[in-house]
Amino acid sequence: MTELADPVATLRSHGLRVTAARLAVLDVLDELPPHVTVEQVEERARDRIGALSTQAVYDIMRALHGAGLVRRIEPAGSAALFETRVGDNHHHLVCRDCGRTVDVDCAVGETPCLAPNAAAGFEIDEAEVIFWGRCPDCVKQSESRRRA
Amino acid sequence: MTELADPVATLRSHGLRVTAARLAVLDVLDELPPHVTVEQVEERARDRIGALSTQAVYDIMRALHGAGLVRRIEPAGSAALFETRVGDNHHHLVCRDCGRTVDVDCAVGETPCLAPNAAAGFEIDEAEVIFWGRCPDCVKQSESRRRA
DNA sequence: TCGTTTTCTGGAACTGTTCCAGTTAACGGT
DNA sequence: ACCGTTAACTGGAACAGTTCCAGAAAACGA
Repeated sequence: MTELADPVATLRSHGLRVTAARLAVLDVLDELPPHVTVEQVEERARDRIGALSTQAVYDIMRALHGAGLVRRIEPAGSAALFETRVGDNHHHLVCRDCGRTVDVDCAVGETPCLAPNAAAGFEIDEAEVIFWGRCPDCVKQSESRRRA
Repeated sequence: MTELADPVATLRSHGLRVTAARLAVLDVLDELPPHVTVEQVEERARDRIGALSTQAVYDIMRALHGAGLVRRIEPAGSAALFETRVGDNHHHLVCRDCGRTVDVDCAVGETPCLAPNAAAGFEIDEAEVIFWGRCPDCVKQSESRRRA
């Protein structure tokens, strides 16, 4: 939605070139459900601009992700999913049977492990938490590299 | 370690047949680092019993997982990792640079999103939380199926 | 010990993703 | 408005991880 307001400006302000393919992808991200695969984006975006390679979509999603315009998640056993809701620290609820994915807000102040704020009717059986960052060694390495 | 005590009994008590391949895998899981890929297990287990197909290892890991003897995680961008620490609800810390994976205890009562109990020197930049379960529709379906 | 059932083998297949070389298009400077 | 540089897109090959398949081998209960 924020993107739709002025997609061209959005791309520019993030240092990305403005191309038909990228505009189509932004547009499509806005009208599809909040969690989409490369394949879904590709299909819909191609409808719009006639031709579009799979590779282009991968490139574009990577560019958008790098620019912080989309978030990427990769639930076990599924292809990567992209969402435009970025900047907040929300989490996800995935159905083991049908794969349906919904957002849940961060359960601040609660025990994180079993009680998301609003379970949305899901029967939760596992809370999987992965903290991403850099290990002490890699931190140290990049520091010494910077100093050199 | 629990497994090593009597691997044969462990397999039996979980309804799994006792085979050389499975014993080798259990053994190997005990001596390798706590998070291992299929490939690592395969290589080491084959050393032990001479021959072992990749497929067998996939089957075995699936069987062990199904029996609750191993847990399976699949951090984005990496192959599936298996660990023998099961039954508790611990989480993981993954280095974006080198992929090093370490366990962290569940941050009960804390805000889950940015502060695991012991960050082990990691510089954390994202807390990824996925709640697994079944969505309302799938719950309903299996209920009506059961009733039928 | 035998028959049934599960597991293992080897090979093919598949999905999601990336790599590569070459072409096309966007943007900044004139 | 045009041109050169740089980034993006195309098409095709390659790749990793995983699964599928049919047949051979091994485990277990009778």
